[in-house]
Amino acid sequence: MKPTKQLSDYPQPSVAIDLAILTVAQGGLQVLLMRRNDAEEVGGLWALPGGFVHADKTLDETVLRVMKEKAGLYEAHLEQLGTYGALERDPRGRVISVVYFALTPLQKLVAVSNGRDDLLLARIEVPWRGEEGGPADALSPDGEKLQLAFDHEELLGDVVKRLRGKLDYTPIGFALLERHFTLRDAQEIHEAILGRSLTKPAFRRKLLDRGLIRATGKFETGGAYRPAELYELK
Amino acid sequence: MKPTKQLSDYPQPSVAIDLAILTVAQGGLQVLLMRRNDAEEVGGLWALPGGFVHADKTLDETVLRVMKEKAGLYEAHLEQLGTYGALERDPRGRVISVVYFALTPLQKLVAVSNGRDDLLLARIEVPWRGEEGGPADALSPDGEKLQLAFDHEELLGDVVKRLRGKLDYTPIGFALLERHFTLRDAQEIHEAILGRSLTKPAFRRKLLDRGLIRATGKFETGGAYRPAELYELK
DNA sequence: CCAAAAGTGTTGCCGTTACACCCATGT
DNA sequence: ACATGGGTGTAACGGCAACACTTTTGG
Repeated sequence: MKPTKQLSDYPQPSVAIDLAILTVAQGGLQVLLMRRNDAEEVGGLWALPGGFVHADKTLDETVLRVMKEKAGLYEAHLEQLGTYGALERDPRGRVISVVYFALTPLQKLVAVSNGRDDLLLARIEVPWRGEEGGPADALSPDGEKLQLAFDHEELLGDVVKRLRGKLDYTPIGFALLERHFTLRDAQEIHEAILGRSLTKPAFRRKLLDRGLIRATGKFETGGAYRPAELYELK
Repeated sequence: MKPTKQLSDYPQPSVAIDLAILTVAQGGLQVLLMRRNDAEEVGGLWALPGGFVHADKTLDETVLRVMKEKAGLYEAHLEQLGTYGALERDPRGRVISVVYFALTPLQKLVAVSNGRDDLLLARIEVPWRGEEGGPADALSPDGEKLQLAFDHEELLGDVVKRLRGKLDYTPIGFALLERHFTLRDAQEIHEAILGRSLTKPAFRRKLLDRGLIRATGKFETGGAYRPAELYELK
C-alpha cells in the first residue's frame, strides 16, 4: 500500500471475487443466485454474487463482505476454488475472478432469500458423472433451466467437481449440517452431493470408524417411529 | 475490452502470476529460483519467477510468457495452485498473485540454468510429513538455506502439499519423466516427491494394474547389469 | 560364477461392500 | 401388534504391502 511507484507500465485487469453459496435441499445441491440489474448485456440474468477487490482489502475480507452484503450470511465454510482469467468472460471489460464457494446448512439460507425477488435458491443439475467435468445447470423451483451470466455455468460445474472430489477424504460435507445431526442426515447430504445412493451400513461404519464424529447421547425428537441418535463433529 | 465504463470506483490491486517450476534431481524435489535485481527490499533475494498480468492477456498466456522469457522453458505440465492476496505480501505495493506450478523432467532444465548466475535449481526441503502443511525451505547446492522473497516459502509449501496429495490418484508424477521411462525411474520420482521410500513390488503392480502405463518392448541401454524395460504413459 | 538389479508368486491385512437380520419406538 | 426406520453381525471381495524368491544381464 505505497502506490508511489508504478508496479506495471501496462493497463491492468480488474479483480473480483465470485461466490457460490451452496446448500442441500430436497435431495439435491442448491446454489444462491442473484439477479443482475445492470443496464447491459448481463442485465436480468441470474449470476453468482460477487464484488470487486479493492486495493486495501484482502481476498478473504472481500468474500466476507460479499457474503454479508449480498446474501446476508455471516459465516460459513469458505474455500477458494480457483481463478478465472479468460479475456471475454465479462462483457463489460477485463475482469479476473477469484472464485470461492461457501457451504452452509439450509436453515441459514431460507431466512435470507425469503421475501427478496432478486435472490433465488436454485437447484444444481450436473449432466455428468464421476471423473469428467463440464458446466452445470441451475434450475428454478419450477424446474426450468436458468441462463446464467458470464462463465458462471462453467464455474458452477467446477465447484461441484471439487466438492465431490473432496467429499470422502475430508469432513467438508459436515459444513452443510447443523452442529447436531443424525446419521441419516449425513447420508442424505452425501447422496445429494454425489448424485447417487449409498448403502446404509457401509456409510455408517465409514463415518464411525474414521473417528471424525462422536455420539452425543441425545436423540432427535418429533419424528414418527424410532428416533435416531444425534452426532456431532469432533 | 471496452474499458469505456469504469468497472470500479476504487483503486484496484495489481495482478501477477508466480510460477514454481519443479523437477526431481538427486533424489529430491527441486525448484527453479531467480535472483531479484530490484533496488528495493527484495533485491538480491531469491524468488519464484513471475510477471504481471496485462489487461489484454489471459492468465495462461502470462504463465507461458514467464516460463519462456524468465526460464527459457517452452512446455511443461502446468497447473493452477491458488491465489494469494494478503495486503503486505509484496512490499512494493498491493499485488495479488495467481500461483501456478510446472512439472518437467530434469533434462529440460539443466540446459537452461547452466551459465546463468541469476537462475538456480534449489533443493526443496519440507519440515513436515503427511497431512499437515506449512512453509518449505529452499536449499542451495551447498546445502545452505536460502531466504526467499515475498511469501514464496509459504507458497512453495502449498505446492508440495498439493503435489503430494494428487500424486497417487492422478498421473501427475509422469510429467517429471521423459516419454520412455523404467519402473525404477518412476519409483524414484514418487519417492522424491513423497519423501519416503516405497516397496518395489507394490509400486510396480500399482502402476501396472491401473492400466495407465504400457510396456514398449524396448529396454534401457548402457547401464551395468540387467537392463530394465521401458514404459510409456497411455 | 558372481554381483547387482529386474521382475514374479504367495500370503495376509485391512477397508469397503452387500445382505440379512435384530431392535426400538409411535400409532 | 405392526409398520417403519434405526442400528448391527457376518461374510465376501479387492486393493495393497511385505517377504521371499527366481530371472537376467555385465563383468
